[in-house]
This record gives sequence, structure tokens and C-alpha cells, in this order.
Amino acid sequence: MDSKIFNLKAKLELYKAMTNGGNFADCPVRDVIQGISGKWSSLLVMALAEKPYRFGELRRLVPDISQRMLTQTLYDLQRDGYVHREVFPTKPPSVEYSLTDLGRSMFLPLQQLVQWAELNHDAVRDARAAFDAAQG
Amino acid sequence: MDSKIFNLKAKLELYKAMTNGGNFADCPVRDVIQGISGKWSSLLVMALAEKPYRFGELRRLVPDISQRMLTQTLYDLQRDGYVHREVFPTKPPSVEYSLTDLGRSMFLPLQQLVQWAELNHDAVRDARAAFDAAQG
DNA sequence: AGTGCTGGTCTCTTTTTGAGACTACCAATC
DNA sequence: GATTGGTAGTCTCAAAAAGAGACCAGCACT
Repeated sequence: MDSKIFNLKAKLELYKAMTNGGNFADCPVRDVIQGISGKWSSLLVMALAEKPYRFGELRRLVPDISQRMLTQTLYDLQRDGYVHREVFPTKPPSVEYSLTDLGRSMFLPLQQLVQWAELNHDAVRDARAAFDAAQG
Repeated sequence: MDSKIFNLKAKLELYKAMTNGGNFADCPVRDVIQGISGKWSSLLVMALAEKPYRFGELRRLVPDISQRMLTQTLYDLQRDGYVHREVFPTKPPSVEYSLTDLGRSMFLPLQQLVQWAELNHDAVRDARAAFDAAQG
């Protein structure tokens, strides 16, 4: 099978999936992508993929997130089923956040993207510098 | 080789990459991820992966993007080297946007994530419904 | 009695995004 | 020749999201 044709078909199928065949207002794929494409979502998923963390630990781990956004991002990730929240009756009570099975399965493709970013951030930085130098 | 240990090592390495070994303020991986995790970036990259599009075509293709955000997202994608912008001297002049080699190489892992979203959006929808039903 | 740790919420300000009017140019139409 | 329509945007103002930091309750330790 011609790999070019195969790739084009794959692209078209994903394109249709992402545009929901023209019904943009109610596209589940875009909905899911937007849920994980927030500013802090991917970072927290990456952190929790390493091991479960407590609220205060995450706050110290990511010092430039505000407490408000940490609360809200964890809430959203929990709502979408990526993160499990468990309260332990210690004193004071501690709360542990961990990835669910769904979260772990999402981590795999996310990992691919982060690996790409790790390999290519020099190219992006160079492109940005060249663009800015050309008085973009 | 024990695959669990291998996976843990891979996770730790990516975690380090994303946290830049503690230097959060200047982490190139987070910088790159944030550049492509905007609300419209991934959608436009997916569209341009299918074929080049002109400005007005993209606007009609994604009817719920504002002209202002389309302009700005394309500008940002161009600045980071994912998108090529070419003006044709027709009357009136037309502008074509296409993926660069860097953009096409980024499309590959992005595609994985979109495929995951396509396969799992039911699970996310169910999780969300269950969470909301439990008066989250 | 004061201090510190837990996991948050509340309010205020700043930044980002969205909605829509407006521009300039030209071609074809009425 | 005035009107309409298509090109790719910009500009302004309102709404939504995010950031900064004060504040809270409960308990342990000093």
C-alpha cells in the first residue's frame, strides 16, 4: 500500500474527527483536547504520572502556579476522570492526587508530545529568534 | 530488562525535562508545550496538516474562531516555526498558510493525542457525567 | 497563647479572549 | 458610475479567565 495515500487517509480521518464532520459546536474530540490543553493540565498530569502527590507537594513542585489555579485544574482533571482525589483522615487531613487508569492511558500520547518538545525546543527557539530578528 | 523499571526511568526523565531540574521559570519544554496548548493551536495544525489553507478558508472551516484569534494564533504558530505564511500577488492578494517541516514533525505526536481523544471521549464524557451527578 | 502545617476559599487586579464594527483595495455587476 | 462582494486583516470595547495575595478552620507542638 502506498504510504503517502495511507497517511493522507489517516489525516483526513483525524481531521473529520476533530471537526465532527462539520458540526463544530458539538465535537467530542475538540472537547477532550481542550480539556487537557490548558496551561497547567499537561504539567500536572506529567507530575502525577511519576507518582501520586499531595496538594501542598504539587504546590511546592510547581512554584509558579497559584493556589487558585492548582485547585481548579485538579478539580477539572478529576471531573474528566484523569485524576483520583483521596482524602486521608490524618490531622490535619491530607489529600492525595493520583492518575486514574484513564489518566495513565492519556499519559502515553502526551508523553510522545513532551518527548517531541524535548527534542525540538532548540528548533522552536531558533525559529522564534529568526522571526523576531526579521522585525516580525 | 524489566519494563516497569524502564517505564519509571522514562517517566522520571520526562518529568525532569518538563521541570528543567527545578528551574521552572526557564524550562524550554514547558515553553514549547504552552506554545501549542492554546485553545486553537492544535485545531489549526490539524487542519493545515490536511492541506494548505488560505485565511478566509480557515475562517469558514472553523466558524467559531474569531478573526482576531485566527490572526493571532497563525502569527504565533508562524513565529514558533510551525507554519509558513505566503502572500500571493493576486488581486486582491491572497495569503496561504501551510505547515513547515517542523510543523509536520510536531503533527505526528499531536496526531497520537487526537487519536487517543477520538477513542476515549466516551470515557471522558461518562466520567464528567458521573462526577456532576455526584454533586461534585 | 502563639506558631505552623493542612487544604483550601474569597476578593481584587491584570491578562486573555470574544464580538463585532471598520479599513483599503479591486473586480464584476446593475 | 454607484453598488455589491470578496480579499486579509485591524481596532475597540465587553466578557471571561488567570494571577496575587489575604483570609479561614482545625489541630499539634512549643
